[in-house]
Amino acid sequence: MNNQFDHINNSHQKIVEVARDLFMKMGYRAVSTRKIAEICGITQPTLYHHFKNKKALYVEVLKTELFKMQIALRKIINTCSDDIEECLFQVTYHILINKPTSMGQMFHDIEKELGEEDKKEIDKCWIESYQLPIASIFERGIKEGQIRNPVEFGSYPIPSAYLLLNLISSNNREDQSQEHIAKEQARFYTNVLLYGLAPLSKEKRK
Amino acid sequence: MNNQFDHINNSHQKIVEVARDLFMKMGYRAVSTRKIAEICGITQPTLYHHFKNKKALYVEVLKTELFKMQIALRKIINTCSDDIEECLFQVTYHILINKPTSMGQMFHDIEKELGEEDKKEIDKCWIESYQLPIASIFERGIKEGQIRNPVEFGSYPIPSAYLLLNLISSNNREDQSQEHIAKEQARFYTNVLLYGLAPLSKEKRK
DNA sequence: TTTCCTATCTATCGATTGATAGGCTCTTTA
DNA sequence: TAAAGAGCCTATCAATCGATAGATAGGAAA
Repeated sequence: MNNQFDHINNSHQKIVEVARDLFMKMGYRAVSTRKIAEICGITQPTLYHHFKNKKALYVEVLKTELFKMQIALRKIINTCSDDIEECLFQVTYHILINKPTSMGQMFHDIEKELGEEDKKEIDKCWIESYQLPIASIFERGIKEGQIRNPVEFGSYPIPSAYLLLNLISSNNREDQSQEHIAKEQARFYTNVLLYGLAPLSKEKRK
Repeated sequence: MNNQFDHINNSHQKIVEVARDLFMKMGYRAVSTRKIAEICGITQPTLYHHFKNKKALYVEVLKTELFKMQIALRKIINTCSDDIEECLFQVTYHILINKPTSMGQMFHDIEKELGEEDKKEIDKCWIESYQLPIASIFERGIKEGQIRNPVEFGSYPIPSAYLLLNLISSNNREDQSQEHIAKEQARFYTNVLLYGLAPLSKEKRK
């Protein structure tokens, strides 16, 4: 009853999942349609029955990825919206665990490999999935006085969101963020972002 | 007298410069040897007279790039080593202005496109050019009490260096860091890194 | 049963890629 | 002046890429 229906969706879904892992790990250009098909256990032309072309597959991978992150972040933020520090920590930890292997690579591929219309669509998804949720934390923090005056310090919600995201993107050229390390790392990022590396005693604010 | 000597080095040097711009902007795989040759005004096989293969050219581009940064950062750090905030600002600003278009892409290419031995060599250059100089700032800051206790806060020199570097790498999906904005941006990064986004009044250190 | 559609296959195309072979033309050098 | 080599060229290779054409099998719908 649902075998044939599973069959229809199984290939499509599996292709997206396999392509997701490969694209995010190797980059768009480094992944051939043949490699994707091989891992899926199908031949390369079969891919073109499910997707118009390679680019369309990549776009679907991105949209799926971004949508999942959007759902997760909004849930986290709604759950622990009372404490900004805990909220930032939870968000940081979740992204650290679930983010693509190389976010820098992903951004580059979006920027350089996609067409203008695809890029615009993905940009919209990106803003809804990452920028707005995280910026909302800082917006609330500003209102409630837990974040410095944006006019004096430049700590507007959106720049602050990218501040955090750039910390997380982490091009660390040595340690791989293991799962048990991720928690410490998220705590470190959150602490630095909120309180800075300088001791509290010294005030040299200009 | 030096025409023929210029001729020898001119091509070699021009190839490296052109390749640098293309590789850093488009990524290793997205740049063909023909494209590099075309912009240099030579034919593609001529490239192979100057470099063993595409990978060797990329390695030379990286080493040149890293070496220039090493020289510049050490000079900056030696000049303004008395004030850690000013030192961090100068370093941040310089990297922000002179860094490759997409550092994330560069890291990815080093990791995925190079062989094991090349990777090790570039890693050594990277550490000498970025990691050690920046970490030395924090090391000094810790000794002089301008940086929090590493044991309590996790603010060890090397993780702190990567903290700053990740801020600078900036995957900002919107604003391009213009030259006049870069100064404000560097100031913002430095301020946040040292003093954090939270107001000074509230102490919720755990 | 017959028709149609979906999913897959084999075979192949044209384009592009990195790389090599071999020849030409200068300049340097012995 | 003759030999050597650097720098660049044309021509071309084998591999790989994304994509298409056309056939086949099997279930769904008529």
